[in-house]
Amino acid sequence: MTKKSSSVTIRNVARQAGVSVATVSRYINHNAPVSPEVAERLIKVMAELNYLPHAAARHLATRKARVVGLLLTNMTNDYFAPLLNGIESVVSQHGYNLLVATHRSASNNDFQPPIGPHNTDGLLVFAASLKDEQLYQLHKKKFPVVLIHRTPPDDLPLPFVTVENKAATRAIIDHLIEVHGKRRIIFMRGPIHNEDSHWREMGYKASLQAHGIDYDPALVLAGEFERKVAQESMSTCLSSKYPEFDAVFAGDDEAAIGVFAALQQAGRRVPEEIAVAGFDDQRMSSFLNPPLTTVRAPTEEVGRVAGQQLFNLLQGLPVDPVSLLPTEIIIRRSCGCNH
Amino acid sequence: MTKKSSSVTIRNVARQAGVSVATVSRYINHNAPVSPEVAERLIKVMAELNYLPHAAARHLATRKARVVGLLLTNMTNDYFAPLLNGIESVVSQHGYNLLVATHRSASNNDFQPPIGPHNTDGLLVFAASLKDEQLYQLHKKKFPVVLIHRTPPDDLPLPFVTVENKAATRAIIDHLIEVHGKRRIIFMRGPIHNEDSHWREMGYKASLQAHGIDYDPALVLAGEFERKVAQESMSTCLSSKYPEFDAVFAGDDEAAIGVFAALQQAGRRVPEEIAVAGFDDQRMSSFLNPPLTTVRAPTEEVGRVAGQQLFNLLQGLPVDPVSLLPTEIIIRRSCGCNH
DNA sequence: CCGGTTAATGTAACCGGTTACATTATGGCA
DNA sequence: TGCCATAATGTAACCGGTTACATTAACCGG
Repeated sequence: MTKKSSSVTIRNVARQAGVSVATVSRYINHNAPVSPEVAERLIKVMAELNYLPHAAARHLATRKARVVGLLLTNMTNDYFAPLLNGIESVVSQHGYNLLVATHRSASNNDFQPPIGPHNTDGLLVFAASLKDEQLYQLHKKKFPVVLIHRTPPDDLPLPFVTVENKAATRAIIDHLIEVHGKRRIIFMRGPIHNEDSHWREMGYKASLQAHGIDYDPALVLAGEFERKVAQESMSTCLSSKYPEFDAVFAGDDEAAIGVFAALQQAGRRVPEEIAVAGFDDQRMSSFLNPPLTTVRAPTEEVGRVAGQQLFNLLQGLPVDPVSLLPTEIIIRRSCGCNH
Repeated sequence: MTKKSSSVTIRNVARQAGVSVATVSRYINHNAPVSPEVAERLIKVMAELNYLPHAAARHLATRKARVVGLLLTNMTNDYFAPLLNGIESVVSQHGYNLLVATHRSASNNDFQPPIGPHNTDGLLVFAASLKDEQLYQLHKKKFPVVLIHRTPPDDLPLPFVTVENKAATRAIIDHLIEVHGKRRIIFMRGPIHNEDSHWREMGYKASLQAHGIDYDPALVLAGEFERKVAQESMSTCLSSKYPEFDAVFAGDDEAAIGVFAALQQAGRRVPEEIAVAGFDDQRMSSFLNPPLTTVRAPTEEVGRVAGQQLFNLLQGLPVDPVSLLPTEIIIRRSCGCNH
């Protein structure tokens, strides 16, 4: 009965093949010539023993984990399937692995995030999954970080990738006002301090102002980019007399679903009575009832670009400090159009 | 100019605090008593130096990676957002990290999957992301594996978690036949060898047989559980005279969307002319136009249960060899009902 | 035939933790 | 007072790779 671990190591392979561990290592990494006979013996022995180099040992010796991390706040939004897909595709292309973790930056101050320099070579940080101070610390260590849907705090030259929010939102509000004659348009906010939400609100305000419509704080509701929250906000709003409104920009598609649900439950018709618009153009948005007028955000592309930037960073290649991916408004029926 | 790596190690901490590395290690892992004064000094020093134990070194020494892997074939289906969410929640609860990788078992035979014993403590294997032989190899090494939406090959006692497919599909086909008088029902298959698809087809056939309807191979189409594929299959089917049909069970909700699109494009009305049903009950399915009649699969719960089983395995706790989560049919409008 | 270059390989230190074992200090009890 | 159990800590080997440096063999031109 062998007490030894059942895992086969490079030394087993070396002994079995009658060479030194250095030779085996060199063969595996193809970073120094190995004689053909030895190579042949090695492939055979490695296959027989079913040898796989131990990732941690390698990581320790080379100081490369061959792993990148993705930090996000949660995964309850369908938005994340395409994002992950985009990221994963470039990560695997580079022969790396992807470590996924959720972390609320709001939680106990100095609670360390579960992924970082100790277990990855670089980090993709989504929105508010890390707080500024933690970003500063990572940067101080020269740790590669790319931000997604978030800009770096002052003086931190971290590359980030996000989508154009303000102009698209402005365009969609313009549409509601100009084409459909709406004047009382609800704006649903995302999570507090969410930058996308911020710029969408800027677009909203810009449009109102351009049309001489007063900004009414009563028309701003909490949607949180979550279906449930949006539904409740909408419901409580509906059950009170004031404010009256004739349209709602839901913040994102997910919240738009919640708005649909609340409106439907209250017997208000979309778009005849209330126009609704979202943001993201999720995969199913064109099949909703009614089809959702929204803004198309290239989510999978965001993932790919972010991944690509991170690998540029890792390889010392030039990096785009800002990747602002274009969006376009998608007019369907929920605004009252008949596309 | 220090050539040394910028990372701070346990030896730095030890020196700075005037103790040995063993003491630091013991404090970190709370596995042996440390005097209060030393503890106090350590927390201070560790905070000052911003010390984080190197995961690989730990992994190497303890032979525990504190990482579990999730292997899947792709992430192009919205189905995966809730699945990942369920898995991630239990993984992080246990203080572990999640490594996500895609891998087509169809690809070059002996091409090693990117995650396994060398970089994780256990694996969640989704559907056909690994082939039987690779499962045998993992099992030979006593490596913890839990299957998701897949049963183990013969004689392999791997725990698996999936959902009830056959009875639910049978119930929904029964419904189409009995309530809506459909007789020519298309069945869309998922990917080849997909077990869910297999059992759904069994349910389909069982229902037909029970109602004395002949099984017509011309009525089974390829849907692949992918929207695009389903749409094309449906379209080509529509453009040819034969077969006639009055309903389609799309295989899953994703494919149902494709069916909706094809039908709509061809000017066929759902459900007046053609009834449609799906499977999964994705988050948006109730908001489709028309709301989709489908089967609710507890996807997030599948993720949680699978994760839980894997941790039971890791901790030597008893494991349920099979977790068959219940499903229920959700009648909405796409079948012709008026809910 | 010899000094020097190059190809192929071996030896052993090192990466940063953990932990078996050894050591020292302290308090209890006969 | 002396002996032993126990608490707190230190030393060094070890986990499984990589790689600087050393070594040997082969080959080449003069």
